[in-house]
Amino acid sequence: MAAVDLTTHPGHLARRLQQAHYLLWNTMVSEEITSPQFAVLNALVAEPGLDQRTVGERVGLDRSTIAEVISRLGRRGLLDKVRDPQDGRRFLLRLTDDGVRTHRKLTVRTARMNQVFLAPLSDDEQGRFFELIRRVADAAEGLRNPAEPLVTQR
Amino acid sequence: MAAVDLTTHPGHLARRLQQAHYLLWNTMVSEEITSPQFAVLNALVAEPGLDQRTVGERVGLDRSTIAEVISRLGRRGLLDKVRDPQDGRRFLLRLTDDGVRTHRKLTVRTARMNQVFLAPLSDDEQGRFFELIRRVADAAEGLRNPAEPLVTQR
DNA sequence: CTGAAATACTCAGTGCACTGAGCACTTCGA
DNA sequence: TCGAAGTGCTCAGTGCACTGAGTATTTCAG
Repeated sequence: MAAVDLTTHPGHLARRLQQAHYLLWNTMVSEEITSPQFAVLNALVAEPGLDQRTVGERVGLDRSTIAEVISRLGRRGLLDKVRDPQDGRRFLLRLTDDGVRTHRKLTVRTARMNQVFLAPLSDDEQGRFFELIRRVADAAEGLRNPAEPLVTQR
Repeated sequence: MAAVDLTTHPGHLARRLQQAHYLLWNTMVSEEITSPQFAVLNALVAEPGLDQRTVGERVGLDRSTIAEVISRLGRRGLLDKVRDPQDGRRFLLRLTDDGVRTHRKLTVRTARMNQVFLAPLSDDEQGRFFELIRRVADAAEGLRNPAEPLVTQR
């Protein structure tokens, strides 16, 4: 009889929130391009020519996941991947024309979807919603990367 | 140059939040038992003898995912799965002693983890955090299941 | 009482997400 | 200048998450 109330567990809520979002994305934005894929397109619109690792950093995906996402986008012909002539370890990424068009189209639909998704909250509440989640996520990411070595008491 | 700011996209924030949680769970709670697995154990502590589909409903997992999670918990010997003699389609699920012990142990650690995870927020803010996420997630789930046929204007 | 509908579960396929191990290339110090 | 350390990427393995199709069992209408 020691069962716990999951509605006060942030991890459980985060999972449910993401699931709900996934479903709505599928019906309102795209069945082919997923939300993480859109994030990658978006990063490359902002900064063409990034390498794989850096894109991953921008959108919050680890080396393996970003490799898969990029390979899928490549197969769809939405981006090009060429060896950096300056540094043979890197691949430089750049959207194709089709990639740019796709990004533009999805940007519009994504905005509509976000409106529907956030409709239950007032404008004020939407701001607080973003801020609270961001603070929790940032802090937890900070626990992971010990950040600046944290100068010892100087 | 039409790149968008992902920090105001709830889907992106939800994903980052869940990732951060996943990492913290791994270091502070368990490397073997995942958060969804714990949710299933918890549901069966509250209501022993549930069938697979209902457990899925309680914790928010679809038929396929819940089947995999349950099969993993079964392999670890944390729950038993027997055909319902009353209804040959169902499997009835029940925790083993080991399952109950594991749930008890993880409950303590999970509470500690939640404290750390939510530390950046004041008590007030934690309450609002839960409430805002719950409202958005509930509403989006409602869009999916058209709910009660919604008696036409009576 | 029998055939159609509904229900519980399984299976195959796709995609995200992480870790640990390994390879190729660059950089930097002795 | 050459070898060790560091870095970008790949690969294999595990687990969550959904859909569509298929099987077995129950239920319910005629």
